[in-house]
Amino acid sequence: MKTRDRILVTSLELFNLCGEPNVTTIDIANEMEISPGNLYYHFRNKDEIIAELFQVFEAGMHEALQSPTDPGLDMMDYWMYVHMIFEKIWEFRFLYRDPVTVLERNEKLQKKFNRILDKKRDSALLILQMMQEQSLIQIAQDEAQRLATNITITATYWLNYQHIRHMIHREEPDDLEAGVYQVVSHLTPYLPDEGKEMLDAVASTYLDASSSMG
Amino acid sequence: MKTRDRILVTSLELFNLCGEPNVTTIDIANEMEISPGNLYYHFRNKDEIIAELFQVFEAGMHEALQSPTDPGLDMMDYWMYVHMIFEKIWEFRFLYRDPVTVLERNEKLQKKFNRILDKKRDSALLILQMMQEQSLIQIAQDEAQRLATNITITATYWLNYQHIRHMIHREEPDDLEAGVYQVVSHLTPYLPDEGKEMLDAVASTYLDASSSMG
DNA sequence: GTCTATATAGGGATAGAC
DNA sequence: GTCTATCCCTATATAGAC
Repeated sequence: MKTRDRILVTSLELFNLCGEPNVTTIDIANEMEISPGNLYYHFRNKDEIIAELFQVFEAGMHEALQSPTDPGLDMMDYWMYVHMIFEKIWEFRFLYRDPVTVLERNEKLQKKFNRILDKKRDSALLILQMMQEQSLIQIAQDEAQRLATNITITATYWLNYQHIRHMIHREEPDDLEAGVYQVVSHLTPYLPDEGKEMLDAVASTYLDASSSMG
Repeated sequence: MKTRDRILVTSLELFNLCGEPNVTTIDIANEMEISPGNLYYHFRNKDEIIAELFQVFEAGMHEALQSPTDPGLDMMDYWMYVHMIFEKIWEFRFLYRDPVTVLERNEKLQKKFNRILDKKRDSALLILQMMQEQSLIQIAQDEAQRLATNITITATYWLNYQHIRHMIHREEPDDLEAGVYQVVSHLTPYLPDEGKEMLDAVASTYLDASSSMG
């Protein structure tokens, strides 16, 4: 593996573990056992490393957010869809740990991050409309707008919330399934009884599976 | 006004305006037109200023969170209740702009902040139960738990979300009413039709009022 | 490509005069 | 209580040898 790529991988690891503001270029170099000078040969500065990591994140996230257009989707499909998004967030969770701090130094990142938020919300709305058309749920248009926003907020801040909740015990939470459930649970009041049962079934399958996997 | 208090007031202003990590003790001293040495005569360090500000916030927040126990409450009362909480968050919004960064240096703040999150969630749950008892809404116990969590997340991160959404235009949002509406909107699917109409009425009153006030 | 050495700058914090 | 002067430390970034 090329040094340049190793810098990116190591930076991502340390950023996720310690938080981007707490990781210096020296920390990255030390961790890799190269000199700081070497690191600066490959990247002009720390922001360039972040920008490049963000580009990888952005591509992956846009792919994950591709709306499921297939009309024959069931609850499990939606669950997996949200799960893929959470996996991508988890992979680059330093972006969601101190979003404002990371974004405020770089206008381009702000725009890109906002485009992702837009797309998240659009996808949520589209899914609601699809479910509406399938008569799976019943919801007014303006209510759907606000629901989509609430879903976006939960999907965006769940890890941050969990992080704060577990700060005292210093354990990394890693319970993506709980987050997925939390997001999907926004739909429960709109589902008919058989829909709720399906959701419960999917949820218990995944919550059990993930807890037994450790 | 005593210098010590002026330091607190000025710090809060600058923290809210620029974000706590971007404000140095020198900035605070300059803004007040005193010397840094003078500042350090009154406070051992920056963290002590933050801790003291947090104490004020904590007291105010716990007061605002006192659950409305009166059984004869209507939609407007709940709206105002959420509004008071948002006002308090707005007053100390630097805590919600970079929560992880601000909290991670100080274990006591972590505990206090988590106690506030607990109380937020407890209050949401209590209100749901009260509405349930008044037959205003119909909701299962475990569903109420997840709903209370979602409400807590929206109430906690709304300003952060808005901040990121408006970063590019550099305007401070200041639309608390939209946040209140967003939080209360979690209830809509559970309300009967007349409840939804009441909510719409309250919402339009307040959204108009706040937009005409500027 | 990689290293060592170093320049630079900024923020946190203290000492001691007034 | 307040000021000036200053120290220390850390992080970013560069220069130049190998």
